[in-house]
Amino acid sequence: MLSNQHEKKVVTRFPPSPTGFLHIGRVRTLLFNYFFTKQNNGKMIFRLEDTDKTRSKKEYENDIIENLRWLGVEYDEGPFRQSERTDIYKKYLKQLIHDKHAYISKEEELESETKRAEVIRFKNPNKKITFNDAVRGEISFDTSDLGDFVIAKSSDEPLYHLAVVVDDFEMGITHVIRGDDGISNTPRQILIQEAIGAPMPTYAHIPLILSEDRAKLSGRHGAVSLTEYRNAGYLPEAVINYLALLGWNPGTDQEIMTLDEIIAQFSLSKVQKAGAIFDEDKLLWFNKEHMRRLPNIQNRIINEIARVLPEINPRIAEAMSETVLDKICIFGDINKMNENGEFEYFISDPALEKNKIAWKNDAPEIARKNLKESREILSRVDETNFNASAIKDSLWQYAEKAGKGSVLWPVRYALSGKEKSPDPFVLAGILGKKTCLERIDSAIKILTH
RNA sequence: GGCCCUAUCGUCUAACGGUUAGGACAUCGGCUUUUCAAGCCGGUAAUCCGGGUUCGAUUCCCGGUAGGGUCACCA
Repeated sequence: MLSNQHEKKVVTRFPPSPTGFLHIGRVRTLLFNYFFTKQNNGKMIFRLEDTDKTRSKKEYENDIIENLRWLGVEYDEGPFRQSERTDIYKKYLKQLIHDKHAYISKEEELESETKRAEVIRFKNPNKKITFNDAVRGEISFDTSDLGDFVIAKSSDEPLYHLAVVVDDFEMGITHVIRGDDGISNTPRQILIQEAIGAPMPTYAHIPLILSEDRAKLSGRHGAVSLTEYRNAGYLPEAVINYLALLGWNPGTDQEIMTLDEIIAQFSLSKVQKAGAIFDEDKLLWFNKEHMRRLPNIQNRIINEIARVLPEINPRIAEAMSETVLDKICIFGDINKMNENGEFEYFISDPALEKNKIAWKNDAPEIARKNLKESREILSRVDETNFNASAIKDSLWQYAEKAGKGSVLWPVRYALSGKEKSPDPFVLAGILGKKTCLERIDSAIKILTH
């Protein structure tokens, strides 16, 4: 039996053009390339397609590189820049013209001023092209409706199709995994491959990511660049996991997966054929799940709290980290909670409104009595052991007897001054015995006057 | 419009001819330490339409419809 040694090593590519911030759709294509490459022990080549000199910007190039680093996706070679490879394209162009596969075309009618009077066109053999796509199966085209397309503006200004085919050939690319929108480019590229004597790589066209209205994902419907998600506080693990499952699935019910698990199970044949709508709610859910699995999650929450709320007591920040984790999906939510005033009662004593202290239809007298009794019970809890479960143990029996709402609501409100907050036990545990008793005293005092 | 591609709950998807069409997100309801949140339990919800093939089609074939992509001297 033939061993794998006889098979060609898998070589893939990540070829963004630095003409904009790294788009979430491109990220998914990158990821699929990465999964496939790693699974096959292949190598991935990073190539910047910057032949369009006017639209390519260094800023975008840096954005792409930073995002790659943030995702933790490593490439094996590159970055190569097409703008630095014109000599190579020139050589092929010359050969193509020599072989009569291309010719210098005198353009008769110039539709615009920017158009050249002379360009290099590919001599289309007008034939039927068929290729076997790894996700879609057989696809065929008749190239005669493509005409003699332009492959270079001049001998040292190659255009996309030429540069791609030459690079893929020179770099030994075995698998071209790209977006769906590349399908109609494929026949042109195969024609050029045949003309320069390059082998045809395996193609895999993956479906596009769509926005809610089913159009190609664009900036009109919220964030589309990876940088925006990164800045919002999403985790790379979550972005990778969500994007992996958007258009692919392992065929099991498992959804939360690590990168290694995805790589182990990935398969092009299980890639979906139809486009998929990007659902931010589900991404949020993935982020929440991955966040909870982070080994150092508590420290990261504490750091984020301290960043958003520099004046907070470090002891409180630590104590509240657990309840904060319960309420957030992304780190950015901590900032939102703060802006919504959800941390006010951890910073300073709340201003209480007298008519909100008593539970529902309870008379103020009942609230006052219950607060006094609760205070008495809490004062007996050991200060060094003043945590949620100990507090609950001490207060619970009384609360059941006197009415849970009647006891617990006034205590919770006295501690937070808010209609909504974590439960009184958790709150008391975070605030500590001293603050807790003081705040109950103030509530009692307000009810007394 | 030409060419190409696609079609299962609102969304992401499973079911490689025989299932009460499964899971997840969202949504709704319930439960728990009667506010939130989280958690747990449960509900609603889908095979685009029409023809074939077959004992039997979500699944295979054809047609329609709808959606998307692409038709640059952009990539």
